[in-house]
Amino acid sequence: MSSFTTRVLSLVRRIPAGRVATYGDVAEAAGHPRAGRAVGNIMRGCSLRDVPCHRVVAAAGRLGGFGGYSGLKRQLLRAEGVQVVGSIIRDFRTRRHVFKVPPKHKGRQIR
DNA sequence: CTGCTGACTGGTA
DNA sequence: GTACCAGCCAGCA
Repeated sequence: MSSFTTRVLSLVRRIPAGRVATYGDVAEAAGHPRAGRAVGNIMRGCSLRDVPCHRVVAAAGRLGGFGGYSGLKRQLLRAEGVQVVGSIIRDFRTRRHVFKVPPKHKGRQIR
């Protein structure tokens, strides 16, 4: 297992219930800002009971893939308080979890 | 080592 | 808002 994979899994595990993160965010926090695709690949291989991969979503505010279990993903999120309307996450921007908060310029983090 | 794949992303139309 | 395209990267054959 490469360190990248380890870091990704570790990060995803740190996402609190009721919050979500994009593949790109995870990739960036893991050290590779453009490796969102690779992150998805890792998610595909990991198990849901080891990692809350349902909290990792696409940057467009959609659920992204989940094998063929997107329905389950939606259920899990809703159970944690994340409302999903028509495959779009409500208040996606504010629900997005932020890893390693960049110190400077407190608060007000656009993206 | 080379090439293909995909739970992605941002830009452009 | 949606559709298509090119760039991206780790994993696997």
